[in-house]
Amino acid sequence: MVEKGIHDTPMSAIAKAAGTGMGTIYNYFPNKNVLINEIYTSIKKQEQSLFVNFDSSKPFRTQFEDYFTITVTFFIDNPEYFQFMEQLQASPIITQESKEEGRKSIAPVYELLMIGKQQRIIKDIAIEEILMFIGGAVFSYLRWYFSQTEKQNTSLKNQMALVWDGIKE
Amino acid sequence: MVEKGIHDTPMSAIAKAAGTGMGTIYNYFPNKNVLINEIYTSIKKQEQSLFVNFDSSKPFRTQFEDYFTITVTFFIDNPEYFQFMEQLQASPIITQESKEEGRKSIAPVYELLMIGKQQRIIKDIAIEEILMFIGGAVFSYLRWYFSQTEKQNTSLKNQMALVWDGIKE
Amino acid sequence: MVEKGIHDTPMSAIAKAAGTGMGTIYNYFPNKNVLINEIYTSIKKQEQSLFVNFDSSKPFRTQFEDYFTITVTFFIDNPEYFQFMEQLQASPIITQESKEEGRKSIAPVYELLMIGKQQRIIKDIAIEEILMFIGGAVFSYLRWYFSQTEKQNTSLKNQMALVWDGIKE
Amino acid sequence: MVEKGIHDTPMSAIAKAAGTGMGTIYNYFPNKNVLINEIYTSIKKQEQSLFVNFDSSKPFRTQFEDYFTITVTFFIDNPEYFQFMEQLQASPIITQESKEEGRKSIAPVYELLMIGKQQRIIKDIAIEEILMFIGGAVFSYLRWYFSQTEKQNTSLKNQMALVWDGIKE
DNA sequence: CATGAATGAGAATTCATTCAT
DNA sequence: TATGAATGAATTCTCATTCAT
Repeated sequence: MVEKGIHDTPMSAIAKAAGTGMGTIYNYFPNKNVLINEIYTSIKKQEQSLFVNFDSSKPFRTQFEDYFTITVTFFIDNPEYFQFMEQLQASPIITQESKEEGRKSIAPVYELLMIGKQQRIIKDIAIEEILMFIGGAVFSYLRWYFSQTEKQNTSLKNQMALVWDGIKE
Repeated sequence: MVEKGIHDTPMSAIAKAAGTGMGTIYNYFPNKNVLINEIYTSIKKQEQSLFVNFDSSKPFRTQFEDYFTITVTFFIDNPEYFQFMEQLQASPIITQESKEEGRKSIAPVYELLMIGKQQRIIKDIAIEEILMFIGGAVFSYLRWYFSQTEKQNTSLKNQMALVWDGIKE
Repeated sequence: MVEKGIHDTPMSAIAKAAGTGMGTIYNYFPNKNVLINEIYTSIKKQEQSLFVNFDSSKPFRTQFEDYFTITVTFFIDNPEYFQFMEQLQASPIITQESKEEGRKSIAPVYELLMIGKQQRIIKDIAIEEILMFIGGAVFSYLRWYFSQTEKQNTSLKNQMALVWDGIKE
Repeated sequence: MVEKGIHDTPMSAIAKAAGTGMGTIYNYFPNKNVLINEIYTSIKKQEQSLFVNFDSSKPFRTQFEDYFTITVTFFIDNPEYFQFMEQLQASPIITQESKEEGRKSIAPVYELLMIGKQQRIIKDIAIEEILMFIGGAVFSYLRWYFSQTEKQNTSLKNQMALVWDGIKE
């Protein structure tokens, strides 16, 4: 689905890939756009679930790095999710509602950054802006990672350094 | 074209928006995908043209900030270009060739970063990786900028600080 | 379909005539040209099926006349087949493969003529040439037959005499 | 034009092949169908012109063979005319008027056959029918001739024998 | 519930024809 | 008069969606 682009993947192909019939999909999703939005929020929820038992007793930087690493690893382990997100992040197909919903996945990071700001560990910049920055860095890194023919994720440390040095006070 | 997504904008609508007939478009572009790729490379070329008479005598950091500012400004001035790029950057429609072509637009930045690395002004990380990081930051910022209802680009300085602190040695 | 010419009959009209939706046709034939080729070979196969239980114990001339009569009758009974074949016989739409396939329909006649030649009943001329001659005569006759306002197929005997006297030793 | 089929040859290609502009064609022919009909009648007229100074003092059979040979030779020398005629003979594009017009080209043959019938040299069959038969034989032969990879028109004699033996009393 | 063949609205594309130059 | 770029009606083809099984 994701290799040829969501738009160039007919429902028949999606059904086939899902090992089911087309009609079955329509028993669960009223139309293709809803399906896509559901996949979107589903991925976001999976992302979110990674942070549920997050240890807030750890040092701030460790928590930050954990978050970063976990997120990157999640998409490296699920490359098709990455491709999906890349294609749809900016797509008008994704409704405002889904985006809203998706934003929840980063609620823990939001919390974390709030604390970081309060404790003057990180810069005093609008959290939304920092979130965008971090999110952008995650995806930049993944983009770079997947563009490599010989995957070498040793550089994850580099990337985290880039981001950390950027946001830290 | 860009509001509803390239895919959901029929050629007839594109023609209309261009103030021409559908057939006329096909006199210049063999098909829709080629047209999209041409728009892509055309935007990239415009981006590139902004750096032609770049003053390499200025301090490194100034050059970096100039680059950053110019790019951001370019897309703020051409919001439809931003939307187009956002949607297509990761799309399978854009051919490897177009991407290759587009990469040329960042050649000057590549040069700049090379020097920065040699002079140990910036971190010793693969330039490709730094480029992705910077590119990601530019787009994160723009994403944030356009998501604001009341545009306030004072924060550009913040963003540049984020990126600079990230990459500097 | 056949009255206005295959080219001037849109798929929508074909679908309508077939009592089905356009999309359905595309579920069975990838495109219009393939559809046309399939109709072509299908007619050829029907033609072929007329000779399956051909009685080779009958005199040569009888067999020849049977073949001629059966073929002519087949097209008189299916005038739209005749029109179709007339239009497409020489069309570049019909692939070499379809022609090859279609040639099978005359295999029995080929056999018959071989024997006729061996037994010196018919002229010693390349069989391919004789086949063309006979085929041409069949279609000439049909052309003439359908051009008549008052159909009188008594003249079939005339036509067979023309051809027979032509090919006989 | 004739290789890909008249229908699949756009006016632009015709103009190019004619070494002129598209507009120019429309200065002489109101539309494509008229153009095709004009080409049709033009070929027919050229065919006709071959028989203008036909020597009616020669023996009947000689005249017949001359006619046959001249016609075949005409199309062998102008293979694109043959292809054109093959494709259009049965096409609904050719108007009744053009066909009427074209029939004039065979007027001399009609005359000849009349005489042949009167003198009981050829069979007492409707001349229209004999004409179709001869015409069919001419085209069958040409079809066969052009299908050969190594052209050998020695067999023209064979073909004429086929036809002559067919029609002679 | 599951299925996938049938469907037709809608999209991409073609090309005969026009008309400004 | 010659031209060919511009045009949009018409055509091919796709695919989301439905619904009979």
